[in-house]
Amino acid sequence: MQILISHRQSVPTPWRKAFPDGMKVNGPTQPQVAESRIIWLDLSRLKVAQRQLWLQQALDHQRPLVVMSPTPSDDEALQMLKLGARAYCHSLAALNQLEQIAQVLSHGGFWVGTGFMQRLMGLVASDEGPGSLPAGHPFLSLTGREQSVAKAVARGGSNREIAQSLQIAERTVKAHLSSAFIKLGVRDRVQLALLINSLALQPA
Amino acid sequence: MQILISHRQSVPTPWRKAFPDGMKVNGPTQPQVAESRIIWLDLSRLKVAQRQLWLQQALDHQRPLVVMSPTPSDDEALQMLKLGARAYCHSLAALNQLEQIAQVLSHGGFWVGTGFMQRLMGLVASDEGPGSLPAGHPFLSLTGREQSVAKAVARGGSNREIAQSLQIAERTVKAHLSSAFIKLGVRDRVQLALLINSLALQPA
DNA sequence: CCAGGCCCTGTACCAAAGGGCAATAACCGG
DNA sequence: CCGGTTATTGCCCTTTGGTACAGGGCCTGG
Repeated sequence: MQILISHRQSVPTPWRKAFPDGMKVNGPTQPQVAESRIIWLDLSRLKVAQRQLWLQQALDHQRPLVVMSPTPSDDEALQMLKLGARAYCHSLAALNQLEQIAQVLSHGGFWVGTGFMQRLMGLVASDEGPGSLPAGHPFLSLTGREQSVAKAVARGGSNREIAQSLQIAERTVKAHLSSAFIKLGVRDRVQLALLINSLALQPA
Repeated sequence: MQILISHRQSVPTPWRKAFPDGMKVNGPTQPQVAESRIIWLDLSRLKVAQRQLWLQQALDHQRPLVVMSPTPSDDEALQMLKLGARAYCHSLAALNQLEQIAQVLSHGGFWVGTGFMQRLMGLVASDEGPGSLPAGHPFLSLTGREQSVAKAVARGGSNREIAQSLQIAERTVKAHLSSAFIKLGVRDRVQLALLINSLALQPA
């Protein structure tokens, strides 16, 4: 069953058609909300200050949340998704879009509009070419074994675990790590892990 | 009709079940590809050098393109999506995931895995204010001081440095950290750093 | 007022990480 | 065959990290 939280007087037609047995409630704290498989939060007629509160309360039910905005924007989408929403669309989104969103969210996915997705891609893709690793990146200066060990550290492994998984002595792991620290100019395994994990997906 | 471009000898079972009338071809230049509504490109058994070429050729058909990788990674996903793919999934993705992808792409959308999406969100969210964490994020269960210390660790700081910057004893830093480890269910500072930076922890 | 949370710190101890020194071994181009 | 790189490991040491135990003070809601 679908629950729509909205301040509108009536349920938008597309939504009613998509979910004939859906129910509209007037606030995120209504008891029926807990029954919902997916929660639809309509921001129409909501003051800005109230949006945040309702969103939080809606999220507290631990259900996939769709935010519907009467005036969608990329920035608002980003904000809502950051706060925990799983989808963001227009308050009057078309029938088949609503169905698709329900489908995707019921399987644990995210849904965002094409335009927003493209902007997202643009943000993270901006500084790189086709190859995922910058040509002269220091990580490539590591030897094969050093890279193996470094990657394992970047996944949170301890020296002992790495030694076992690579079938070598713990001392050898330390040796490779020491060498990697020097080559990459870092101090310890934490900095190494951070460095390696920001390789291909640089935020800024 | 669905077209799968693949070097495999046989069509993966999930794909065959999802698209019983789908057809497999051995390369992106086969004439049948032009007939497809969605093009599925399987990278299995393809040399790295060949991937790029095939992808470009497949994209030339001006159809939504799904890239299927035998060894998916966030980095590869980003690369493929940047080049123009509309979806990225495992070569042996489950039946219902394939159906969902077809659904979304046929309506002009993008499809990416939940993990990748979350990482993408994390990246673009990183330059925003601190009050932007997903609701229910374990990080929020930390007390104020614990959060400060944890953030410093996530930037690669040592206990001594953190103590100095927060003007407290090193012992206190350790206390906050121990508490954070328990609350977040991690073992040490490396895993803490990875968790806070929204990176996946892999056991092996 | 008191319980309980948060913040702070001390002593002590143990485990893990990191590094210096040294050695063996495989491999590879000249 | 030799020098250079890589991979491996041992012994031993220091530093750092993490925890156990034991408090202190501050503040807030019941």
